[in-house]
Amino acid sequence: MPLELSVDRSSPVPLYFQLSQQLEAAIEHGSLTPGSLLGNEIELAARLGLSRPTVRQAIQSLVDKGLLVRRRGVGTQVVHSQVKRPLELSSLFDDLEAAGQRPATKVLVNSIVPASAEVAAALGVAEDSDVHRIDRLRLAHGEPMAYLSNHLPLGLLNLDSAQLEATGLYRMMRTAGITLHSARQSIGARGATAEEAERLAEIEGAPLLTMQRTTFDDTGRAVEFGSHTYRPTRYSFEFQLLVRP
Amino acid sequence: MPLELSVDRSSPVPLYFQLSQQLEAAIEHGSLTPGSLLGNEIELAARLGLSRPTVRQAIQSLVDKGLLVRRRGVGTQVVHSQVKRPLELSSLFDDLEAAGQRPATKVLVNSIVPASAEVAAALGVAEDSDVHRIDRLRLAHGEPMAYLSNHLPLGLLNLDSAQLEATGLYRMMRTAGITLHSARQSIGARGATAEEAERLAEIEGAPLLTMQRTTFDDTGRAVEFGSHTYRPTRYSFEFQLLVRP
DNA sequence: CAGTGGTCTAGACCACCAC
DNA sequence: TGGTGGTCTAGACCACTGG
Repeated sequence: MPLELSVDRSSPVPLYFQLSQQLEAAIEHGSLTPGSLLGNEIELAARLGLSRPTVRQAIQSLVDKGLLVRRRGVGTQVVHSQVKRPLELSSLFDDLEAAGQRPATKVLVNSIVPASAEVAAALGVAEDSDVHRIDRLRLAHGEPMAYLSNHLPLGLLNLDSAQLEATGLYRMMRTAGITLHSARQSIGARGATAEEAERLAEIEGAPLLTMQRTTFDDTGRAVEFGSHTYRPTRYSFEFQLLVRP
Repeated sequence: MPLELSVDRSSPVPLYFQLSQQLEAAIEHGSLTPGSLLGNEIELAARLGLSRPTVRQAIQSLVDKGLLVRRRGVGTQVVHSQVKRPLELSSLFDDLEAAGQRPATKVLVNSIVPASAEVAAALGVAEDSDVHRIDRLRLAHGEPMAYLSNHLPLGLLNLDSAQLEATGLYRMMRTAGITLHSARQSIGARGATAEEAERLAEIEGAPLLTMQRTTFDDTGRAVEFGSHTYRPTRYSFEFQLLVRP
């Protein structure tokens, strides 16, 4: 049995997108088993009443996601291994929520401060000019998990503490109409200072996982600089990445 | 002055690829400055004697790389910020070489061992079945930087110690015709055990950066499982990531 | 050899944005 | 309202893979 596929031409959803969604659902659901051939593009196009380029566009989007592999002279196959998350720019909040960890946030600092040299360089503003500073403690199951320190340019966002505790910073930025484009990250480790240890209920010198991240919108503006520390017994960075062909 | 663009129809290189390379070079070189408009697709196609879909394909590949941004009703712009490396599946060897660090490698273990439960699960083989084990110490400027422990299925690769010291494992796999597809990574931190401390010239309990990675080829086979420790004063993970639109 | 994906064309209509 | 990218069509030829 080939597979149930159909498109709705009266829908405002692009045809290639309708098709790619159905294919992705079929893969997720198991109707399309790993390693199985997808059938050639011409026949697929004819069956759906679409042109070949449209079908190709649908297939290409899934190839880009790593779900399909194309081989010349062979066909298009469903990838065997379990591809799930191609490393998104996700907030820790979303990650925890998805893992069912019931995240809690305490906003410890929410004020306007002069930019340090490091912050100024990251955000592309003048040193000592005013920027927002947000420090948050993230807890899971009542235990401290991470200390998040963020700096943002002024006038970009309404930074309400209550809202920051109810949702993630990234979600707030997206809601405010900011189009996130890229981020530069650095992940490292170091021993906890006395201050860091106290915040995270660790002892001085305990290994901590650290991340620094500068996020840019699609105009190239830096919209956020974060300097975070994580308890490595409670958190690690897990992600999947695809090889660029 | 608009920009010098031309394609060679007698070349076996695809036209869209020729164009995207020229555009990328122009961005890199500074002929196309950040924020500048690219000119509309129709006119660009006419100027080059190409069809619009071909020009779109060239532009799209650079949008996927994060170098360009398209806006409906506005045009295609060069991204402001510095986008460089979209997180490749690069080997530590290549990273160091690119940074001019003259990496050196000592192969400490190169043998066949029975798979532990963890290794067996990662590689998808039976527990206690034979697998390759490669342990390497990576040095930069004569100082230990990382201890790399890898497990590979048998019969995949000819694992010559001399070659392993002269180049990276990933480069050897690519040379052997293995098409890398995706990898699952986990980055964390912990205190060094006595053994780890000795290997890396640290003291027991010193913070270490850790990474575990399973790499898959395009048929879904696991081709490598690595369990690595890094001295955080000498190495951190730096990368750029793009937001999927 | 037959079949597949890879590339390319010359049009077309629509949705969105700035003015 | 004019210009932009977003989508779509119905073909075509080529390069590579497998038997």
